[in-house]
Amino acid sequence: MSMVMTARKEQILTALIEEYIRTGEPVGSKWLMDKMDNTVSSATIRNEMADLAAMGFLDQPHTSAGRVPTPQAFRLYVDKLMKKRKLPENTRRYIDERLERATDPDVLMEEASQILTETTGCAAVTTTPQEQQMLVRRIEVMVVSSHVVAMMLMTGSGVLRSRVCRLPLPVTAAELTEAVNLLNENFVGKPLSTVTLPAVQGLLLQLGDSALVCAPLLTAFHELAQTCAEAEIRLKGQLNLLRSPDYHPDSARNLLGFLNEQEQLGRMLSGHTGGLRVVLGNESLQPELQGSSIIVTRYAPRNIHGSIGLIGPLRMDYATAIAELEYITQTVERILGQLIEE
Amino acid sequence: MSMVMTARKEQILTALIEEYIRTGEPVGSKWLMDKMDNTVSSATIRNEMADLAAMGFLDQPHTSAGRVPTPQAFRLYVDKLMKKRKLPENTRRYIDERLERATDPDVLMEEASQILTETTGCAAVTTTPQEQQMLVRRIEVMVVSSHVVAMMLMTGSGVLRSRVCRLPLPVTAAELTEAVNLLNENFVGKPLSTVTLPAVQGLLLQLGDSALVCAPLLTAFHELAQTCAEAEIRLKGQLNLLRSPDYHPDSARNLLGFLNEQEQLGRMLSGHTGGLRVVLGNESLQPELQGSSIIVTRYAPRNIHGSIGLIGPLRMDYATAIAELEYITQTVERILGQLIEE
DNA sequence: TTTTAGCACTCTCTCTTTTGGAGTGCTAAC
DNA sequence: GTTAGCACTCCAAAAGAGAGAGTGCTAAAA
Repeated sequence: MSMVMTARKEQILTALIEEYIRTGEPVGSKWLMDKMDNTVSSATIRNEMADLAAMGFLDQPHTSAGRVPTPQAFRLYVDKLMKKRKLPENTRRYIDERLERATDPDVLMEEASQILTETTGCAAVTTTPQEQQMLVRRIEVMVVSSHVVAMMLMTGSGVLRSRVCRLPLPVTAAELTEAVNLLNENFVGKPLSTVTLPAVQGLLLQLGDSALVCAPLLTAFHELAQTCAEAEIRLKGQLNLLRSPDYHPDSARNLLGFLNEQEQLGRMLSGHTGGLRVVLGNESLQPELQGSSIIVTRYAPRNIHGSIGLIGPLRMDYATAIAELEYITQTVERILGQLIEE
Repeated sequence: MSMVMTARKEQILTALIEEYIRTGEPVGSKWLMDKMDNTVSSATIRNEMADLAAMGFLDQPHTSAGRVPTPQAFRLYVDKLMKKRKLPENTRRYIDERLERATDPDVLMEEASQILTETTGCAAVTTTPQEQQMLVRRIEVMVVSSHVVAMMLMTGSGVLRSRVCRLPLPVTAAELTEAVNLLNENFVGKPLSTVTLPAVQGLLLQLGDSALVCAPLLTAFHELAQTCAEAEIRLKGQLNLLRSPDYHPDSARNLLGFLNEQEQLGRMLSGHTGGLRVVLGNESLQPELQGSSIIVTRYAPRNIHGSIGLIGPLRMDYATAIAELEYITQTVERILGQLIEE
């Protein structure tokens, strides 16, 4: 018995993992023998499998069943064994076409996650683009009625958020434009982080008579700035996870429950520096993620950035999923670059 | 054997249905005897149950099991047997407080469905308010960059939608205001239905030199009007359906798949005139809805309207769900009235 | 005429037992 | 180092055995 990895061991392990990914069933020595065109006997393969098991890459559900890859094996597969796939040309074109239709960052990300869920059979998460220094680009209001106004805020990266604000007293158009001009003068071009509650309330003094009327407007502006500063996290394709036979109904429910908690998801996506990262279930601290794995990439054209992630069962088709995710990330990056440049 | 409904039969049927709703298990004659304080023997109850079965209200999974209510029994229960419950005072206050925080129709409906999912354990759907004659209240644009503008449209009922629009050529502020003024002059106060593509493109001629630059702006406006005209349908609490033991994992998946198709949901909610309607699974034509039932109400303060619906297993706690839904509908109606009046 | 007690009967659910098969581990020969 | 052969292990599906819950029916009681 040798505990050293050889080319043949890798070959066997790769074939085993890929078959396991395909069927979800333990793989036996006889099947592997066929797969390798009978160049070696099943007994030899059994010996190799015994080695691989001793090395921690294989597990067996019970004494007389085939072997199943361990998380460690998946790790090796993702890092080394798997041969990267390239998306076929027509798939790439299809993705390009769908994404190029997007007119603003929000719908771009929406569409990106939609495509991912459709093609990979996983759930997808995306965050809307964030800037390191998120700047206020423009503030606008719109009168709804004497007591109600709508306020809109656009950031440097083109994210637009709106909010309706109820006023206790009727407001005149003049008062409103005065307040809005004041906000624009003070905050346009400044980072969102400067829109603190004290900073906003400090402006009340400069409003003179209309201060009383416009006070709610200012706090509404502050709240609006907050929602702009937070990345919006969008989860799609939850149904895909239910479709997978790998999840026990209960654990699927737990997983979905976990994914629906925004903060949790946010924490999961954040904190990675770039490139593609694959986190296998066992490597995560979250008990809900044990049976799953997560692939995250970061898109970052210029000074803005965000994340795209895929969540699926441990036994997912990594080669395809990664190819898909990488191409989409790259395309999102390109289009986002165009969107903010123009 | 008499096939006529008597007070005692109703009493037995009611008790049986409520117990079945509570436990999901077939109910036997002995349990019912206890429930009726032993005023009659189990044999008598068996006789009555045999009658009720002959009348089509009861079913038995197999010869020697207790009885289970048929869909027809649920129908009778909802229409006649069930005694309407009133929400306790503190629950009402809780709902009031949460809904009164809403500042615009969108978040109001969002919050309403959230509350419903939390308290009833069902999934909830809501549509954003629609008007019979949805009017354009105001159009506004915001410059993002030389090639990109954001356009916003507010309707009479305070629904605000925005869209980013990419222009092929750089646009000047003057051209932009001209185009927006033109749109405002022509459409403010008019029904959204008048914003047809020909009507919008007809304005191009009046734009003179800037027609070429602003053309995309006009079609964007048309598309924006479309999205305003369509009710936005929001589904919440899908996880609740998974939690219910009544659904076979597969059928739950089918149901969720169905509910996630916007158009389907829309059709399901629309087409009722008012008041509260309960559609039991078997009464629906959709195969996916067989095991479920749906409770829909309509809110309609003044000339706007929309729907709120609950979706749960056939075996749901109708008394509570209906009380909850009615109170929320009524509260939404009240607050929505305030929102558009002020 | 309605209600009740009594009892045989039916069907499911659970627990065991059986059996077939797939796959391994080991040994000895190549 | 590789292979054939074979005993062994363990699961999974099928088959069987009780136990229990609940009914339907009949005949007596109210």
